[in-house]
Amino acid sequence: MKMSKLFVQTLREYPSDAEVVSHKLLVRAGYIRKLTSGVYNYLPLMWRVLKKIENIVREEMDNAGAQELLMPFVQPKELWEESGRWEVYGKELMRLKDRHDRGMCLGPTHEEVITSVARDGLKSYKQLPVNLYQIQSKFRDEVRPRFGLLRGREFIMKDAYSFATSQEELDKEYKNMWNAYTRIFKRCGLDTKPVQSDSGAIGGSVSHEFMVITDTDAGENDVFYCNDCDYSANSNHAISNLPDAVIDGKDYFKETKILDTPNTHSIDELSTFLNIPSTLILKSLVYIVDKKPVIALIRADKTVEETKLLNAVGGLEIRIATSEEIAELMGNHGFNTVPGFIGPKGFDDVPVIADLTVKDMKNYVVGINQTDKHLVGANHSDLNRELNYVDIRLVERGELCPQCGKPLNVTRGIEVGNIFQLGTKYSKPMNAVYLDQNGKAQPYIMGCYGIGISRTAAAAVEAHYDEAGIKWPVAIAPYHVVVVPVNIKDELQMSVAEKIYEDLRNKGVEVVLDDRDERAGVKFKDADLIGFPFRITVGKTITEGLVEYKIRETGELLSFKPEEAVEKVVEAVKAVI
RNA sequence: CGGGAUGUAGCGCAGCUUGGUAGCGCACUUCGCUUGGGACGAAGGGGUCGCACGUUCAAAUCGUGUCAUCCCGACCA
Repeated sequence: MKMSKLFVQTLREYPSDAEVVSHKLLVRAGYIRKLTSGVYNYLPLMWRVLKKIENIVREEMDNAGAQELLMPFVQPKELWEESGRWEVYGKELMRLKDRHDRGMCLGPTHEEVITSVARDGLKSYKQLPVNLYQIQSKFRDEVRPRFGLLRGREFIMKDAYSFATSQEELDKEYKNMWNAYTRIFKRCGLDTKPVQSDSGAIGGSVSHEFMVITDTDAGENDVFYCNDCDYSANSNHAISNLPDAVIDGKDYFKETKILDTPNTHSIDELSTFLNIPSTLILKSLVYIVDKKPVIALIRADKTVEETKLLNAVGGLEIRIATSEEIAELMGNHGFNTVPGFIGPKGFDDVPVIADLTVKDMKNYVVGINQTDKHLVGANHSDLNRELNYVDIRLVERGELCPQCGKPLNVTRGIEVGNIFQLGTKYSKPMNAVYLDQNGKAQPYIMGCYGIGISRTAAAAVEAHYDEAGIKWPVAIAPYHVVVVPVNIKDELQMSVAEKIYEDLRNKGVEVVLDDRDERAGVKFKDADLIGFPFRITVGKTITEGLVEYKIRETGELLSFKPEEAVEKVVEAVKAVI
């Protein structure tokens, strides 16, 4: 490709609306342009990168025995009603109506469609197990798209779905995909860490996310991990053991009684007022799960992890209650109190979930739904109800590894892939069955496996860049090498550059010849910004028969004869293919 | 959904307070000059100032509404 004809516009300045490195660089280097919020044009350079990643994914998926197909981007409402997700998926599902007023949606994921495909085509146990995948644009109407390609509304995803006749078969395929993913990200030049995670709206039980570890804001997930063993988990799923703490208030409270605690609206104010550690306070929080209130109890020095709470009550959508909703709940139960003094007593028709930290608390402090009062020296018997104990606690740095007991670390991660065991979550409600050896209908045991193709590209930039621009891993770079004649009017320089360009092309290397009538500085800046892994510069030293060979990743500069430089690039490219 | 901000040329911005018919840098076109880290000079092309309504002789500028974009918060009672 000749640089003079390459469709790319590099910018001198960063776009004003970009926050994270990958977004800034991809726009500035001419890879993407925003069309509307969370929706981007993939310009020719970007598209080459995406196709490279797609092809690595294809090769590894095919090698792992999966088969590629392509399902529609627009899906009918009826299928989503069958699975029950039309009602519960929320606003992220982009709903439409066609001219006949028929409900449709843009595919945010394809469990429903693939299940319908499978039940039409997979009738016998003899056909199973099977793994089907596609690579396609998805649309999720995100509350708040941001970070460029890292959290767009439209994005490219590889989604695979497996169908098995038993848990053992599913386990085997799960491991198979695990191994394929490990190879895929490695080939893309990315270090990833598989972490345990919650299975979220997709559903199912076992799941892992493949995270690119990054210390920046671009990592939207907190990952807890142990240096001493292999434990690692997303914060929405992590568990830990707690160091010892004061949880019996017998030294502070001689008797159980109601105490005036004026203006203690926060835990800090309350523990200061009573002069007790916050570990002796039982905190009561009101959440709204699927439009209904739920009360969560937790030791006050700890934080509720909403996803865990959501799973504990079997809901789909959770948020903290607003003060209006709390007032309404109080009014309905005959209380007139404000946040800060809420307690679990007196809400017999409201589900109450107690964190495991609550279980062993004794002689503690708890709200009793009277403003400016708390019950002190309280015990579970004073709450007048059976407590249902579930782990709903957010793990914090320094708590102890559940496997080996050493302190846990936390870091940020970008989720580039995930694997789920779905079981029969979709096959059962959608009546997707095969006949087993006995001629009996059985629902498929399903798994699903996703990779964010466009997010992987952005994550690669997050992991490989410097002040000058992108440093693409060779395997996913849009082109392998740029050949730069310093002065295109110098006939010797230009003829050697063209010869190198032709030689590289003939050897299957993807090469750009920077034939623009620009000064050297402009070409070098663009080469660094765009991120070609290698650069061959033909300048003055060509009179001595030498060209310059530069490695973008390391900044290493070498001097070679033209044919040696060609050989160097060919070797480097072969090493990754 | 709440809170904050911003919409002026492809990109980055000024002008708005104090209304008078739009400007700078980059990019783009042409010519000259230059050619190893985003040169220089000259001459050009490109904008219904997000949109609508209003105030006014006159609106990028003032008012109302609306749309869009970005940031923050989505939490501890």
